[in-house]
Amino acid sequence: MAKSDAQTPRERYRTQVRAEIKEHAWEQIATAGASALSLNAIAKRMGMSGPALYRYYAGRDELITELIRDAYRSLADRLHSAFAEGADLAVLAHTLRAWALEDPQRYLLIYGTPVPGYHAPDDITRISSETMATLLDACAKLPPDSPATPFDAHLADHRDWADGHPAPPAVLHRALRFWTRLHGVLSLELAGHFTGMGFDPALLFAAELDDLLAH
Amino acid sequence: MAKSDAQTPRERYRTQVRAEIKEHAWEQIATAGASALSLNAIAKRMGMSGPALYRYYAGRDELITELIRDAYRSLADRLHSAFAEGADLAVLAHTLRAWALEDPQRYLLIYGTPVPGYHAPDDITRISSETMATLLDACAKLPPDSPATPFDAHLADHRDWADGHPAPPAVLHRALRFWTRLHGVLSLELAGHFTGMGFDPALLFAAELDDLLAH
DNA sequence: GGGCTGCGTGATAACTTCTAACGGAACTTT
DNA sequence: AAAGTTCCGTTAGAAGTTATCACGCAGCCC
Repeated sequence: MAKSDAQTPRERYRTQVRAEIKEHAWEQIATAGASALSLNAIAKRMGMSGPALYRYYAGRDELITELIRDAYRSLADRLHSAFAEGADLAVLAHTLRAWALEDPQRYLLIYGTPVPGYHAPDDITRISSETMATLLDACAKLPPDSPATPFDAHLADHRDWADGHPAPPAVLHRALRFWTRLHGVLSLELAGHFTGMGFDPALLFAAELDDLLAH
Repeated sequence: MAKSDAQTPRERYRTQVRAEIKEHAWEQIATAGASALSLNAIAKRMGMSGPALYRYYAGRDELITELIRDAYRSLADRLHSAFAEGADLAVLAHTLRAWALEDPQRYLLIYGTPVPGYHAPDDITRISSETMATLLDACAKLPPDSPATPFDAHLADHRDWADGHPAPPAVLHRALRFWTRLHGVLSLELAGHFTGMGFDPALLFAAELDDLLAH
């Protein structure tokens, strides 16, 4: 707290403007999607003209990367704090869904269609693995009841992604199941593929969650 | 076969050029993503200059809509013909995965992040429900073994999306499970979220399929 | 208070989609 | 076969976009 608090007025202003830019960017993404994000439009809404934004972000890519980083950070924090407060897998699942519905485009920015050329910086994948770690912790708390599958054996030999987590292969498998199944329901719901089908997406989500927990 | 074959030379040429445009568009989408689709670039690659494309497509949106339609059509045909040749749910699932891996961006164009403002024309949703119909047919062939869930009861009252299909609620539920779970694994794989994790996505897909069939 | 740092501006370049007006080629009709 | 019509591809241009540059001025630091 010695240096980081001692921001010069210029640094204060800079971080504040950067935050304001991101705020407008999120607003724009929520209404028109990430691909329609326009630096010009953001600048005009903030009262400045065009190239001024380049003082704060090197370009569109850097801004989007920062938004992706923030999204990962937000999700990781939300899940981690929920788990720290004693949430089990069911509560974590609903926490995830609530976070996703809060801002669908934010979820889709992380888990939606990627830009083919784009590669996330290392620190982003590190945040992502934080989320995976809490998921693994939560899965490890459940009693082991599922019989070993061939895929479990495969995971025993390919567990680098667990990043040193001591969970047995069955738990790794359970975590992957949670991730992929919840994402399956959630992403289709957020993409609007359930609209007009008549049923309640929340109930389908709950049904999948029941299946996962009953396993 | 009286009139539809009797294309005037101009109609022939027109449909051929439209097809060629789409071909270049797919190529471009596969390498740079749908958001980077440039009419100008397509025109230049075809040896014509810019605005000539507007003779064939009213604009970027119409071209993309047609690509989406083709993608839905391709998937519906692939699954339908597989089912007609006797494929069961397991084969259908692998047919889906093979189709998706053939051109990941084509799958993501359908099931990936949607443009917030965009609404698909009616004929596209009709093609989509064709796919759902074959999935329901395949699910109906399996012996009913799963106990009724609360969500089944909900589906009994919200089955408009089945479009008159006579399958019982448990089968509807099974179809939704197939759809969401396979999409969950597949979309994460195609989006590259498994790269660097070490395990084989094909085995995870197979494990999920086993789970679905063992239910 | 003087001097350096850095912010915001307008001008430019190279893109994009998309409209409009024109010339010419190809097909249709007489 | 010749005239007429339709439709294609062109160039020119408007309104956007991202991004770079040089300039002026304000604010911060010493």
